[in-house]
Amino acid sequence: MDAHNAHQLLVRSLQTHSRLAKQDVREIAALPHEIREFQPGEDFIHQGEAPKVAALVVSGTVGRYHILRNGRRQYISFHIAGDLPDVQALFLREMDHSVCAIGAAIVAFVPHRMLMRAFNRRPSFAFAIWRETLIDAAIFREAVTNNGARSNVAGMAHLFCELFYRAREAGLNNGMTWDFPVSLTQLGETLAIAIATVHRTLRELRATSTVDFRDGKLVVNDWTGLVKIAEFDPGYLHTRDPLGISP
Amino acid sequence: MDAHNAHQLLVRSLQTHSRLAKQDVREIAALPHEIREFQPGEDFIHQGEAPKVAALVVSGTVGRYHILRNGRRQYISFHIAGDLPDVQALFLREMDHSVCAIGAAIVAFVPHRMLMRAFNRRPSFAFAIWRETLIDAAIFREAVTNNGARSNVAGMAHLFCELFYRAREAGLNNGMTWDFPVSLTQLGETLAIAIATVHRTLRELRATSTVDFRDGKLVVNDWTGLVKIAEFDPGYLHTRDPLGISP
DNA sequence: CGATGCTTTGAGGGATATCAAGAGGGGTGG
DNA sequence: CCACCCCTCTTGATATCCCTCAAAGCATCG
Repeated sequence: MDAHNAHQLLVRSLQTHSRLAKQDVREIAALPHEIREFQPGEDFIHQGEAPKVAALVVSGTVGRYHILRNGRRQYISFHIAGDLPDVQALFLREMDHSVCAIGAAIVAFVPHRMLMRAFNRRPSFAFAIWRETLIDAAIFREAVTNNGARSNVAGMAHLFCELFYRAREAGLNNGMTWDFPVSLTQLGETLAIAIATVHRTLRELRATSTVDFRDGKLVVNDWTGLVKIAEFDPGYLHTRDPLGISP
Repeated sequence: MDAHNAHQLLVRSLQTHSRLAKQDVREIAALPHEIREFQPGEDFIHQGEAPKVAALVVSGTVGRYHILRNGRRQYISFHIAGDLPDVQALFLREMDHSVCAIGAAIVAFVPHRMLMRAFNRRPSFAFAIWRETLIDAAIFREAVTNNGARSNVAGMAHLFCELFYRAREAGLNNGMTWDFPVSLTQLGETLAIAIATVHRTLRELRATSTVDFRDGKLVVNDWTGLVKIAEFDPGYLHTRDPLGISP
């Protein structure tokens, strides 16, 4: 993925929720960056670090997670092409979590300094990135509720809904299929359930004929049905155009 | 609480994590606002609304929460004097959650339009508010991990640590006591456990002699011990000065 | 002083964590 | 090319935690 595409990716991603003026787009096109590739499971930002560059996912899926002292891991969110999984470090020096590649991933790194300069020249660009971080926060809020107040089946369905919806928004789906190369262990560390329960919940979901997840592929057979099981309402993702896949 | 104090409150709160220039402070002092008072349990922002003003907690405690269709409630976070519990609505029109008073609360409302104007005049003020929203997001992330990866005892201890630490930062504590007028039901809806379990967990925590919560009062007897039980590390709150209560 | 709402406590049953073991698949090295 | 190994998925059995239900205690307030 060349430089040109990384810029386009960010523009397109921000435009799902914000209006960008031509000057904003020009400002983005001028951002220097370095592209790097990561293996499945590889960390590229570590809890405790104070990065001087911001990551832009170019391809693949990455995950934010916490590690507790007992080694227990909790995934907080997943991010796909166009997302900025650590951009909050612009204003919060020290990372409170790590970010790793889920499958193989390509990531572009943009110096904080250059972003701040662009913000000063184009406040509307800053506002777009701000909005991006606010949508992140809404996703975290939903994760709290998802793990706390929903049943296992509804929670897993909701996770699938959210990710499928966001992937579709970003144009990353292959029809009703989306590559999500996560292991059952990782799914458990996301939904806060044991791996055996992950498998049983997955089986239960399959039995509804709405969705199937296996071999790192998510297949949605009945979007409306899945949304109903999950009580999924994409409002919290704050996209300007729901792309017509809402029920 | 008069207008003067509401401005001071915001300045002081932002200064726990950001540097404000004199012009920023002047800009804040010029913000018009309306003060209102709320009864325990009363909502003042509703899921689905698109507010045109931002709330600043002046006194008391307020809570953000989601409601599911089955009526189940999940509290996401609590906010104290100086906090801005719905400022994200500046950029995300529609609220994805509600905000209610926990005990009695006094709240100041500042028109979005005035905040945006101040942002355009003083980008550094905008950055301070942005940082505030990013700390919010860090609190949400921690809540995901708290409810997912920690035991009930550790999770409750962590919630108490976070709130006590933030209250102390804001100068709201009375020695080692802090008013937290939450019911056991609400605690359960925060930690995602049943009320009977809340009570038993509370009893278990009491038995450690580190902390006591009853009658809406949180009393910390052994901060270091409590921090150890919770594995609490205040780094994610990103305050410039830890106020010397870290272990 | 009865009513109401929150807290406290007990009993029982169900969901899920934990433990254990086998199956399948891909990669590696002989 | 095959055998072996490792990792993940799959499944079953058991133990335990916690949710649910029920009821009593306690304070506040009309």
